[in-house]
Amino acid sequence: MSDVFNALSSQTRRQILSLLKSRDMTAGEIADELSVGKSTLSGHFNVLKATDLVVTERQGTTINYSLNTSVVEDLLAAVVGLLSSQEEKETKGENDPAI
Amino acid sequence: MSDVFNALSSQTRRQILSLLKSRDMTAGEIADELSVGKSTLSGHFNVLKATDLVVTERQGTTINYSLNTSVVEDLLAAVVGLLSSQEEKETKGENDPAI
DNA sequence: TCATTATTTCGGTAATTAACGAAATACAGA
DNA sequence: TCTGTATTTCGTTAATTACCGAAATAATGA
Repeated sequence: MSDVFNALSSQTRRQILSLLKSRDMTAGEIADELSVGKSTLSGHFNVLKATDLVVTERQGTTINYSLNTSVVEDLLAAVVGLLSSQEEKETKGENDPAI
Repeated sequence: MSDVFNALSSQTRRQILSLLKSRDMTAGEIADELSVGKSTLSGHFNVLKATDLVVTERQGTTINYSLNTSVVEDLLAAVVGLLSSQEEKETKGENDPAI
């Protein structure tokens, strides 16, 4: 999970994931959208693949990248974890401030 | 939001937040829990403060750190955003796989 | 096999970051 | 004002990272 936060700490990598939200794309298509060299992007792809945030599938000469939503769901649980165990702290009555 | 992911990309900073989940702590108390120099921790505190992930309040010679849950909630929304806009993608019937 | 297209690896540079200890600052109390 | 405690700032070093272009690899089709 440590690595997932690290992967998301890069603006460029978040842009890649954002592109993949709407549809699967090849490395080249992603490169056309972002103003970053292809070799640099390849490095970002490696980081995203290492965390399983993206999954690849080769189709002939191109490689298709797609978002792996299950890892994002795990991330979601980790962020929720940052909020849990709050019950033991004093609650000054600020719960549900307005409906 | 970019900065929040960056703040969370550090293991040490996540440890700090984890400690603050259960109760507010002073810089010194946090330093006692983690095996990192106080000056190093001070740098981490600056990062966490810059993103509003923690809030400080001086009490005499000590400074109390507390978790700012509202920023975590914003983060939660951002992670959910990584999942949204998925509706337009083909769904191969894998929704609600069980139940 | 050769040429073409797509992608990655390699080598190098500049910027950022975490870490440390020492010195500086902030506050409380004698 | 002086002392002690708490925390931050400063100066430095080592490690990591993003970036680029050139070269290498992979796959296709002629």
